[in-house]
Amino acid sequence: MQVNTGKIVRMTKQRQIILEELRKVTSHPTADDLYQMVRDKMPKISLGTVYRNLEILSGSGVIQKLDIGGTQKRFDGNTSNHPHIRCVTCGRVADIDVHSDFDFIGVAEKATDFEVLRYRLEYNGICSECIEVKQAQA
Amino acid sequence: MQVNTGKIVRMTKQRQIILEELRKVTSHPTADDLYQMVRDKMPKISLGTVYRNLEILSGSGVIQKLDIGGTQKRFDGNTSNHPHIRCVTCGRVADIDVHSDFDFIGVAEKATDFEVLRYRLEYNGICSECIEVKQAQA
DNA sequence: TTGTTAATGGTAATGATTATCGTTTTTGTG
DNA sequence: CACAAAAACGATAATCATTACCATTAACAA
Repeated sequence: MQVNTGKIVRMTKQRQIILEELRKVTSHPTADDLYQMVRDKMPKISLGTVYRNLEILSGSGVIQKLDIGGTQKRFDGNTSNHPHIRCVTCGRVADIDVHSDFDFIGVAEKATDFEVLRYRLEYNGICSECIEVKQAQA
Repeated sequence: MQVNTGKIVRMTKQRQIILEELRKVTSHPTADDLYQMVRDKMPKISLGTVYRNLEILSGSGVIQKLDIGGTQKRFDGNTSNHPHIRCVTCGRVADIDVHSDFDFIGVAEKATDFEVLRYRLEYNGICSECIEVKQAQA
């Protein structure tokens, strides 16, 4: 874990391409997914550079780091707070268009002595591809 | 990751004590926390045994494995689906008594081609202890 | 152009978790 | 109760995601 201590942030080619590639997709890639994607454009980039930049970009709010189960973190170029659904079989993560006018933060403020910062709504399920595979096996 | 393949489950002393200790607390301990707790009663237990049993117990629905951010998984003797709040400063996890009559599963079913299995509502915030520390520093 | 220093690539280290394996326990059955 | 089958154990090695280190490169303000 590292924190932005206020030093100047430079826009490097590596950072630019990582951000570009992440913004191209809606697949919520892992650091390693992004590494593979970026290597097509920049074969000598290091995996450490990908991790370092994802950390800086998410730390400064330009992208979002998702912590939605599984062993790897995932990244989202969409910085809005929106729910996801994760396939318990293959790990695929998709956006899911669920919204409620329920005041999640307000209600939580009243229910705890924590200072409430944010909330996350996350689903688990089985994606259509994995349902098909399951049916083919049966 | 391992899956219960239907072999007979035995109740060992180790498994019993791990379950007992977990049920005693509401602190959502990590595997290592539990290891420390159980060692007071059973000094020779192995960390691997703790992990193995937490996997078996959560796999069979006796306890709950929580995946709510941070580097370590946490465990909960309360198997109901209830929201948590996690301190972004110290990592402490507490239950938070937020409930809504919103039909999370039903609405999600309509919004995706996934088979929806479950949902989780998770909060982040700063716990009262960490707020105090912060104020003492200011 | 140049000096400062953030960032890089390559690689080693860390930390959580899982796997392996020889030995010990549990437990159903005679 | 004795006993065999196999589940589970303790010890330890291996794995995997992520982070740290460090000598070199490259942004970029003056």
